[in-house]
Amino acid sequence: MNQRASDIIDSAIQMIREGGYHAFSFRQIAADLGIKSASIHYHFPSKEDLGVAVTQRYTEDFLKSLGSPSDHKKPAHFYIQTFQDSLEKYAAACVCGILAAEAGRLPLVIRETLTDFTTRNIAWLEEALSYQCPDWPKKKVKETALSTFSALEGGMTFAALASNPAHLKQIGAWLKKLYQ
Amino acid sequence: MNQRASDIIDSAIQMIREGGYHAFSFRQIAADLGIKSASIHYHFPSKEDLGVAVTQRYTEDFLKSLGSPSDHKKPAHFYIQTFQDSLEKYAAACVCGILAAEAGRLPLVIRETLTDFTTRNIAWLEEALSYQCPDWPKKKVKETALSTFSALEGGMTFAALASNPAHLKQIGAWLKKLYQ
DNA sequence: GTCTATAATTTGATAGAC
DNA sequence: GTCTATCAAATTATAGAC
Repeated sequence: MNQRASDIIDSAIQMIREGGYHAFSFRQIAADLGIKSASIHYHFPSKEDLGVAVTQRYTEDFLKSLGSPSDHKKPAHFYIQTFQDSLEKYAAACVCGILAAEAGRLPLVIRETLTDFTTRNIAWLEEALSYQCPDWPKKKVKETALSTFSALEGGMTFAALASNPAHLKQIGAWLKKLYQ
Repeated sequence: MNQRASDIIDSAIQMIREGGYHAFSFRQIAADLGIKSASIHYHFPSKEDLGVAVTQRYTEDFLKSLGSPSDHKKPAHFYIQTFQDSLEKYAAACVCGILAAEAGRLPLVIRETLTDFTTRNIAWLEEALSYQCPDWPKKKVKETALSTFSALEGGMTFAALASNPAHLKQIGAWLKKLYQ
C-alpha cells in the first residue's frame, strides 16, 4: 500500500462521512487529490475494490485505536468516549454505520467487511464488560455489549443528523450508569 | 393525494428500504408501477419533493400505528415490539434511520422531516416511560427515551445487515429489563 | 503512475402531443 | 394524467500514449 493509495482511501472515507457510498465518486476524489479519475482506477480497479479497502482500513484503524480492553481501567467507558471523540472531530456518524444503512445496495464483499466490523466491535465490548463487571453473568455481558454498540451507532447517526453531540453524550452517560 | 401519488410513495419507501435515497430513481419506480418516469414528475416535480412526501408519510404512518402511549399497559414494550415487527415484515432497517445515515447529502427539507421523525418518536417514548415508570425522575425518563430510540434504530440497522432479527430481539429484551 | 480521450449507462428533468 | 422524445450532466470503467 503506497502513499497515493492511502490518500485515496482517506479521501473516500471523508466523503462517505458526508453522505455514504453513493456520495463519493472517482472524479470527486481525483479532484480532491489533484489527479485524474483514471489514476484512481490504477490503484483500485473498481469502486467495489475501493469500498472494500475503505471498510477494511476503517475497521483496522478503529480497533487499533481501541487497543486491548485490559489497557484501560474502565474499557467500556473508554469505548463510549471513542464514539464521542469521533463525533466531535468529524461531525459525522460512524463510517461503517453509514454504510450499514445502505447495505442492501452494496456489493456483497463490502457487506462482509461491515459484518467483520460489527463482530469485532461486539467481541471487544464483551471482553471489556467481562473485565469491567466481573460478576455479571455471561448472558448479561452479551446483551449489554450488543445493546451498547447499537445505542452508540444509532445515537451517533441521529446526533450527527441533529448536529448535536450532546445527544450522544446523554446516551453515553446513561450507558455508564448501567455498568455498575 | 390521489391513488397514483400514494402508490408512488409506497414504491419509493420500499426502494429506500433496499438501500437508501440513492437507491430509488424515477425510472425504477415507473417500471415498478407500469408507467413512465415523466408521469411521476407530474405528481412530484422533483426527487426532493418525492423524498419529502416519503418521510412525511412514513412518519405519519409510524406514529399513527403507535397510537397514544396510554392506549397500552406497557407502552415502551409496545414501542419495542413495533420495531421488531417491522424488521420481521420488511427485513430492512427503519426508513428514517436509513435516510438519517445519508443526511449529509440530502436536501435540507428532507433533513428537517427526519428531525421531525426523531423529535416525535422521542417525545412519544418520554410519555410512554413517564406512564410506565411513574416514579422515575424526569432526567432518567429523558435519557432512557433517547437511548431506547438510538438502540432500536442502531440495532435495527445492524440486524438488517446481518439478516438476523434475533439481534434486535436481544436488545429489546435487554431494554425491557431496564423499565422495571 | 498519470495522463487524454472516450465508451456505455444512468439519472433528474423538461417540452409538447394526446 | 400519461405518453414520446429528448437533453444535459454525472457515473463507472477502459484503451492506449507518455
